[in-house]
Amino acid sequence: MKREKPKYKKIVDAAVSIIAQNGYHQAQVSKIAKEAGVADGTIYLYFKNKEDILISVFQEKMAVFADYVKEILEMDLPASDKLYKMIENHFKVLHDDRNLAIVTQLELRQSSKELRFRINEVLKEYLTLLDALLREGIDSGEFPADLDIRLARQMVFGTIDETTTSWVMNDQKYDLVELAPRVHKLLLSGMKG
Amino acid sequence: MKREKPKYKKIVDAAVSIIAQNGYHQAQVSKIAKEAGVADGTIYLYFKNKEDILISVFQEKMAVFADYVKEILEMDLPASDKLYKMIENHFKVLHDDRNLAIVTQLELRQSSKELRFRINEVLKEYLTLLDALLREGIDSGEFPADLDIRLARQMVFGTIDETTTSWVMNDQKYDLVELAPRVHKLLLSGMKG
Amino acid sequence: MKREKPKYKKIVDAAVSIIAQNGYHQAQVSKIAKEAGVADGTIYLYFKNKEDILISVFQEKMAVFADYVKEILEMDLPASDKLYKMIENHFKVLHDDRNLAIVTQLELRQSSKELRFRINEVLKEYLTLLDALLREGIDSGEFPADLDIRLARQMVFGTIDETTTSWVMNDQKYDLVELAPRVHKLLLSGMKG
Amino acid sequence: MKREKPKYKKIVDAAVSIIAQNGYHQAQVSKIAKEAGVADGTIYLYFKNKEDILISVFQEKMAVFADYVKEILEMDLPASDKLYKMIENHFKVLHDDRNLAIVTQLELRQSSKELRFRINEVLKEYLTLLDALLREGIDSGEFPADLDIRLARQMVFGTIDETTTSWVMNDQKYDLVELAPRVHKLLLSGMKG
DNA sequence: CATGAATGAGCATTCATTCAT
DNA sequence: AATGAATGAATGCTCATTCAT
Repeated sequence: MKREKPKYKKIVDAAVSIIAQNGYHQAQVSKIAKEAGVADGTIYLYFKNKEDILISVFQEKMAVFADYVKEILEMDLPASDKLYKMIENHFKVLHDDRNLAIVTQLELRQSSKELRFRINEVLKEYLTLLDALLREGIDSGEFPADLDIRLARQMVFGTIDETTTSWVMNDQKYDLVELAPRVHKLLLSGMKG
Repeated sequence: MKREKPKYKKIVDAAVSIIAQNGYHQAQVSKIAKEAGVADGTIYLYFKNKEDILISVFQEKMAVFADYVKEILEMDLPASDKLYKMIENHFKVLHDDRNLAIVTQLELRQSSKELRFRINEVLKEYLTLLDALLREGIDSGEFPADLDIRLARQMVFGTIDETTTSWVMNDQKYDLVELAPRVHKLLLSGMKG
Repeated sequence: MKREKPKYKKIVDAAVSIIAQNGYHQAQVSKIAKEAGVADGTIYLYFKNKEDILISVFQEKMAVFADYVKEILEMDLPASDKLYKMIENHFKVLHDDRNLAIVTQLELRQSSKELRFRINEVLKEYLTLLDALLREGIDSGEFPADLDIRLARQMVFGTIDETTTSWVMNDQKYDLVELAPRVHKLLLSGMKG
Repeated sequence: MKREKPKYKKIVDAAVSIIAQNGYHQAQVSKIAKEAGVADGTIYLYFKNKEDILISVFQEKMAVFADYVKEILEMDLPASDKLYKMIENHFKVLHDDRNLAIVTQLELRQSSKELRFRINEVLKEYLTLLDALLREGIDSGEFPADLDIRLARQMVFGTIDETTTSWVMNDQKYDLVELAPRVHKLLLSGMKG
């Protein structure tokens, strides 16, 4: 499995670092290679092309979110509390890795339409888990039976995303995690109709 | 006033059309000029550079949203109804101009960070109007007095934006405007807490 | 005679001024037109093209040098004294019109090969007068009978030109005219063999 | 040391050839690359930009002049003979490489003011060596003790330069080297006062 | 596995000149 | 005579990818 090889990980981390520092359009393959301590050509032993590096960045990092949501789902808690934990975790991960926040909220969005479709596929797993959480709430009677899951998911994700982007654009100068309770309350009210 | 000259408008419209058809990175100035029926050099009599065209696209089109929200604000209606009209209008404008929807939701987001900061400034007017609407609802007692306006605005805009992007990414194959009542209900519940 | 019309002169003077201030490559026709207070198109009523303006600049200004040398030649003086007057005048004209010095010594030399050939033709009149002066000196016995006039002329003009260019390149910070006696002495010795 | 790599030399030689054939303004980077037998991009592995190629042309070729003058200075000869050898060498190098003569006397002079300042810095070494030669002549009593070295140097270089430019402009149709004795005699007389 | 020198396609912008008014 | 809006040709440089070693 190539993604377990040390150079694979080195290159992905170098990409996050270089993109966060220099911006998407200034993140040349040669810069990433240098940061990773490998030759330019070596990149192509691990990745098909530059786009493939960026998709991998997203996959690797999104996995962290998804894995935690999976854990949350298996806990013995009301759906509402699970939603809270999910929001808090989302904010916490990005708050703790500010380079990653810059990359996911700002830089990666200026990639090509094609890349963004690929990124969306990666996002889908996360969104599917969110759907599962919402369904759980409906089944348990916490959320209304007629809740439109797709719309609710778009509200939850849209709000989280907009909140995070806003925080990044304001130079991350306030505490994102502190917003979790209020965001949770807002979304919960939305859901409960 | 150069933005009233017919060529100015022609070029802006050509830009929307070319970007929607070819994507942001394939929207060369020469293509836009050809579509607008002017010489390449003529573009530079009306715009400082390529980025300036794109900012103008956004400004011109966003003005349509903002102007309508201004109208709405002056109507004699409960804040909740005004919010509904705003959502419906937002969906309607993008539903009726699908090229514009592609450009604002997908293509313009892959522009440089600098351009996106400029675009955000244009967005601010829209968001400020939204803030005014929310405040109105608080003052009238429709929305809770302790509503965090910034968060609420991020929820409203984030939900609308995510819903629209999702619709565009699904090839605009369902009716976006029909979603308005449900989105409105969701958001209203969120607000009311 | 078009060159007597006021706009003709205005444009030539504007060209000297704009080239001296902005440099040859930054002296666009539109800038010259603006400085001259006419429309861009008007330039083309008086000049065939941009190159024609520059040639005219040279012609108009070189005429001043040539006219004075003609006067000198008609004076009743030894050739050696005439040479002195010529050098002094050359230095004086450029010392008094520093913009002109910048234009002739630096800026106009970065014009195309073709333009420089045309400029050289204008120079030829000046050089022919210099030849006449040298011949006078030979005929009068002041200069050796076997003086190679072409070489001598190249020495005289080359020295004057190099001295002036050197002065311009040193930001005209010393007095060029004061060099005349020493330059004259040097050249005279050279001639006398 | 990149300037010893074969491609570096190939590109410099190609530049001289292309500029001589096509003129400065028609010497596109792609033409130079083709003549050198490398890809356009390869140029930029060896040179910072186009201007850097031109400066390098001058540096490489001027080094030949300077190196020979250094050799001359170390010979056991009167200053007058050294001056003769210097003039003869200058003429000989340009006589034998006519493309180089065209490039240095005509084409490179139409480069930007900035480039010409850079070129002048390269020239300075040559002129400094010439100053050393003149000083030697003064010390040995061959030249007058009150010789103004700066002026004398401007006379020597101005004359050589004007003679060469004149020869190039006349399509190099006579023998430049044959002029050496006469130019030497003229300059020597000038110096001796 | 790893290297890194070499490749070459692709594009925004300027500005001399024209010509309808 | 004078205007100035419109034209459109022309080019230096970057950087993702390859491949001989």
